[in-house]
Amino acid sequence: MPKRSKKEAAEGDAGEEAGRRPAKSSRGEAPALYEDPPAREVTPGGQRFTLKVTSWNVDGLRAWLRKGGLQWVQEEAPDVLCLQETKCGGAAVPPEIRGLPELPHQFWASPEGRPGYSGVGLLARHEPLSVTYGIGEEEHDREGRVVTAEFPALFVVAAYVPNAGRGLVRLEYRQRWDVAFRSYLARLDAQKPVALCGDLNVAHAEIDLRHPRANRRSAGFTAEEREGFGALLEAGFLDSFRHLYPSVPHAYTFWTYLGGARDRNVGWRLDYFVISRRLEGALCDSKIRSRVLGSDHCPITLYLAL
Amino acid sequence: MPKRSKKEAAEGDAGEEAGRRPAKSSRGEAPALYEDPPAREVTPGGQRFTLKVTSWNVDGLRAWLRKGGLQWVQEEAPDVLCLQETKCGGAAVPPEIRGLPELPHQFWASPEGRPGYSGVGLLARHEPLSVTYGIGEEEHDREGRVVTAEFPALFVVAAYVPNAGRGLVRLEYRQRWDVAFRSYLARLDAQKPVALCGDLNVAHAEIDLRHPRANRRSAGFTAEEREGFGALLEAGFLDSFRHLYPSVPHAYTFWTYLGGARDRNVGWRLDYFVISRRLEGALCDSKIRSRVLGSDHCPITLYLAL
DNA sequence: CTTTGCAAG
DNA sequence: CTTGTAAAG
Repeated sequence: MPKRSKKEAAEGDAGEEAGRRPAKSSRGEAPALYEDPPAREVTPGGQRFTLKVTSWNVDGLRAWLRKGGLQWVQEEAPDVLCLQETKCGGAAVPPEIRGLPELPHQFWASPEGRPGYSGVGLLARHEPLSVTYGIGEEEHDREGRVVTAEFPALFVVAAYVPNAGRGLVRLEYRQRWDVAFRSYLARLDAQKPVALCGDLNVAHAEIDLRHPRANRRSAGFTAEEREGFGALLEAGFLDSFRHLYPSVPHAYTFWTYLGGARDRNVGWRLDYFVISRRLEGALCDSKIRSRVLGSDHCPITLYLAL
Repeated sequence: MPKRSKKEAAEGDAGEEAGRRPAKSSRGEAPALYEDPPAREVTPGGQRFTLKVTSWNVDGLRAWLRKGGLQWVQEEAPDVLCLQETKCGGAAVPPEIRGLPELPHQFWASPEGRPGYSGVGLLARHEPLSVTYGIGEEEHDREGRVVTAEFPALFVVAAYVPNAGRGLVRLEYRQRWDVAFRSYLARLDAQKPVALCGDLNVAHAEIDLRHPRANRRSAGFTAEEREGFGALLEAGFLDSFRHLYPSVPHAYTFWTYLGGARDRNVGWRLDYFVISRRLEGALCDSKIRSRVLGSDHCPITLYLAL
């Protein structure tokens, strides 16, 4: 692992330094606990982190780049960067990103014949031992939703889970996905610890969205999707953020663009680092960079001491 | 006709007053003759104008409104306003326009099942005697291209002539249109004088576009379209601008958005006031407001002494 | 409300 | 290059 500069250590301020700190919420809802202070950069056992992973649903890589998202990433300086909803891949990835010197090992997945839809990227400082695309099931591997990179100590999985859609038109498909994806992750976990990073398109519990009552039958908060997430945890995984901050409310990673939801912190926690339970002792911190702009999601960052 | 205020009389400056005068062309190509001075507001016989008509291809009424096009129109203060490529009609016309006190009589045409395409509007200070839509032929009346208003002394026809398309895919249709439209105008002209106002989608002669050689087979400058325009003039009409300014070059009304064509005045004269020959004595001026921004076309204004 | 690709100009 | 659209979120 590379040495850390003083500036990199102060990653809690990165959003502010970039001048992209939005107007303070009039309700002051977004708590500072998990975003303001410097990271807890040690485990409870006192080990310093050795791996920093950032995940961000960019809602269109090219628009995100125009909005300065990449500058924030450079200040955050993660070892691995997982991007979701790139809405482009391969040749359409802008050269500023392709040529990033800090993250030279880049792997992009995008749908077959559907430009502008879905798409994920995994970018790494160090070359992975191996990289795979999809989850090994024909039905689920057509939409550019998963890239898995194997490193010496763990698998990093960048994922963009299918949205159940308006009117839940795709909820049934989503349930098939959840089963298949859980099985995929369990298979990986049988080999090596796993860090699943991404937009899982579900708010697990009532604490994870602003208006749980109103959203009982909304995509991302149906019983079906919540149970899918619960089943994943039961299969041997940990919701790293909630594990560290079991009762912090108003901690969201997504705010619809409609109606100024973000200014009022009317949001959802849809982005996660879900890690193998046996990584619990390696977990330093799991942070939500809720003030960082550039998308309808904010970035999140994981610190592990491996 | 209403009295003219001092400000209205100085319509040559309207674009400038609105603060929308663009940077001067580096080549200084746009001559001042037909745009800078106050209008010739009298006929050669010394009669003062009594009717002022402005025509503008707005390339999307709603975007044009956001860009401030309406303010310029209010300073120009025409008695009749003809708009082309509104890309909306009826209920989609913004209320700021629907409620214009100076032009309360409004008539909008738009295509059947094709929102966002074509569309023309005719707005008048005084109520017309009658208004008709289209040119009376089924094949040509599905795209919201023509509104005709009958006034005591003449017909005003607002028209957006079909573009022959990239690769001239619609040139054949355009030729059928030209025949039918000419016949329609001749029929009107048999009743009362006509002022045809609009985007005729043809540059008549080499003087009417910057690169005639390169555009011999481009939509808007094919022999077929040019001959169609010639046939219209032979049917008893006058190209009012060219009649008054027979040899003024670089007088354009359209510049493609591609490659900064407008800054270099690489344009086409596609917008016209074509009037019945017997209105020659009533013709005061025909002006091209080439510095007025808000669309890829500029507005044009006709002054008649009826 | 925003991104994308598309058709059209 | 810009408009408007649709699909998607």
